[in-house]
Amino acid sequence: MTESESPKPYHHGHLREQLLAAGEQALGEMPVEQVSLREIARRAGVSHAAPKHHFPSLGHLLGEVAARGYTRFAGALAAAADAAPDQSPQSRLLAMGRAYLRFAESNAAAYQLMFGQREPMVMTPNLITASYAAWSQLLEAVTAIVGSARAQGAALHVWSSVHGLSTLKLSGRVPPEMPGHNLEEQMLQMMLAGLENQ
Amino acid sequence: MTESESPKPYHHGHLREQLLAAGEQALGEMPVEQVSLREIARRAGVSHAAPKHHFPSLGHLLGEVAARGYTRFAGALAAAADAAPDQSPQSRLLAMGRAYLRFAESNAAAYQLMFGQREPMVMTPNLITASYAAWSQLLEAVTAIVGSARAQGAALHVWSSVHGLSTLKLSGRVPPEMPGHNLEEQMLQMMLAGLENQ
DNA sequence: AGATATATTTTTACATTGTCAAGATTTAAT
DNA sequence: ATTAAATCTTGACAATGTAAAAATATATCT
Repeated sequence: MTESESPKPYHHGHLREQLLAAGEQALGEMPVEQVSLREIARRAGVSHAAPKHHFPSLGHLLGEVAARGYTRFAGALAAAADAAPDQSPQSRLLAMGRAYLRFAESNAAAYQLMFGQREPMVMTPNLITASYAAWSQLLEAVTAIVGSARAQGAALHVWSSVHGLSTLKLSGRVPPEMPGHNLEEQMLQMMLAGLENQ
Repeated sequence: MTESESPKPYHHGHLREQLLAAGEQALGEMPVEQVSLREIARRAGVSHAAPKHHFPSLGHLLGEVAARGYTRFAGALAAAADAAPDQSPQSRLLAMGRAYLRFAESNAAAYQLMFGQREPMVMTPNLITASYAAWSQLLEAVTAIVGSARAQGAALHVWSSVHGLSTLKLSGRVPPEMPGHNLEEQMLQMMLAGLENQ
């Protein structure tokens, strides 16, 4: 029972890690509903049943991939806020909003996995904590503007706005006659105005 | 039990209509991703390949079902606006917002089909016109508040808010410690405030 | 060390799914 | 009535996720 030296890799190496990487890679190259268990196994160079020992089901694998997505996501939001030109709470929140929209656009499949209803996805513990961390970040930024009493409702308002716009765009429901960038900025301003004038 | 029959033109009757009805029925009883072509055929009492002659693919069938969803949806919004206590533009818009949230909640699977990324869904002509009709309705309500110049951006703001909240709730991402009804009302108020103070 | 146990991967297999190609059968046309 | 067309069923195929059994590599123990 003496656990002596560092754990040596098994047959294939650290397959669990590679499966997660393959999942993220697949999300970058194909729509979310095409990211199947067998596709991920294929990319990792193993048989279609190999993941079974590391993830009890596809849903668990996707859950872990989504958790990683949330971590990247939270990092992007934090970086944007810290890089905001004027470091006022309003400026920081707007920066986060822009980063949010940019993330959803540049990581469409991952975003759809994280927020959509890809339906064999399991709410893994890692996923719960990672998504809660992202939410906390937004909550903090909003608290700096409206105070802690109204923070929850206000944060939900902010989140709904940017999430709603993101999903509408991703599903192609936004009439294309509206130029994208200007429109987003306009929406963020309304969102902020709603926060402050209520 | 098969005696007096009305004009039954074909083998089974008007199968196309029954398939659409079966699709809507299925959406009321199971999650959207379980609504398969074979499930719909089963409910209509025909073989799994029978739909082929009426719909070239599952995507087309789902598209038509979604179109019907949009028609019901637009009807609910219109009824709510016309039944608003105070018939001011603001009151009408708030009523529509509440109806929107209620529809998404009471018709979860249909809503997810209409707005989500159920991915073999085809943008059928009927679907395009029906969804555009719903959008026009919202646009009209918003125009009455902000004028036609800013209407498009404002309508997108409104839509994003209610759509974002709906999808967040449907995907179980709204922290449950917030009581639902009060929260929704709070969000609608912020949404309206953002419209007017910008 | 050699023997045995455990962990990992592959191979098969099965029930689903959507779509296609032939048949079969009912309705319409001539 | 015969023929043509439209409609439905049957059977097949390639995918999918999952499960069990077989194979293989690694770890543990004496």
